[in-house]
Amino acid sequence: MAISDAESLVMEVLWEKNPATSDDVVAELSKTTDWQEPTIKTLLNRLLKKRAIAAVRDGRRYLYRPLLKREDYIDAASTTLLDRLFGGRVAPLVAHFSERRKLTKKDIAELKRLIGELDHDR
Amino acid sequence: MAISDAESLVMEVLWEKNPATSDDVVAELSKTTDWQEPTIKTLLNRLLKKRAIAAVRDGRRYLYRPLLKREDYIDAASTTLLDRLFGGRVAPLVAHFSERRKLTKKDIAELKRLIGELDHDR
DNA sequence: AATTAAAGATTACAGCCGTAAATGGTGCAT
DNA sequence: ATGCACCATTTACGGCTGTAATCTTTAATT
Repeated sequence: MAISDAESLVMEVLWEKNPATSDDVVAELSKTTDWQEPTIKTLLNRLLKKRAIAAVRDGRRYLYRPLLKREDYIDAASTTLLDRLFGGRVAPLVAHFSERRKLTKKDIAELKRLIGELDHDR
Repeated sequence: MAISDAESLVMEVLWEKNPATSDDVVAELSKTTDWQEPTIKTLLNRLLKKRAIAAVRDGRRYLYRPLLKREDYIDAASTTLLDRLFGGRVAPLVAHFSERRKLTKKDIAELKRLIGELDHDR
């Protein structure tokens, strides 16, 4: 089952702080959203149901941990996007951003380094 | 308003064949989906409501055309993804795919060429 | 002119999503 | 042991999505 946008913000918190109580998550998300506490509880429960996170009781509260790894999540999400929009390959996406002048100097330097390394690896 | 996944498949058809009748769209999507005709009509109507496409009467039928440009659509979609998952920059995404060994030889060659060109441009 | 066929428009409906209120259970303080 | 806080669980609800059936309009055919 897919992680929704709102749910993914909760995942981000848990990827940062693992484990976390619901209060931790609420505190963190209050910085960036206007969500009420019950909203965040709902999202935690939906993530539990989807088995994206786990909870173990700790006294009267729960400690939540991510089960889904961030790496796997971003891999799935970006692969889906590439498949749908760029024939499943990375280069056309980079070309698109290049045409749109959306490559920063930093990007270009980093890409150059990456490509260089790849040549060594074989 | 956002274009949904199913709607985006209809857009793809119209980006290919512009203008197209609903029959054209149905014929094309029948190759790749199991959607019934009414389903596709619904999607066309939702896209009209969202002003992503336009329709002009042609006798007893309509000719549909995209209003939203594919370039703009993929730009919005991929920018959203990059913002959410890679700090808004391209290089980290490429790095991710590189680590996951998901760069094809073709990708690497193309990236190399792209980077080279960028160096010339300035 | 009346009927039929074809296309479009309207209605449907369950599931997910964003957002949250209301209710229920349990450990802590008295 | 009892009530109180606190945290979790359940319920809610409107909107969007995927999927489609049904109704309506209109052009073509007899």
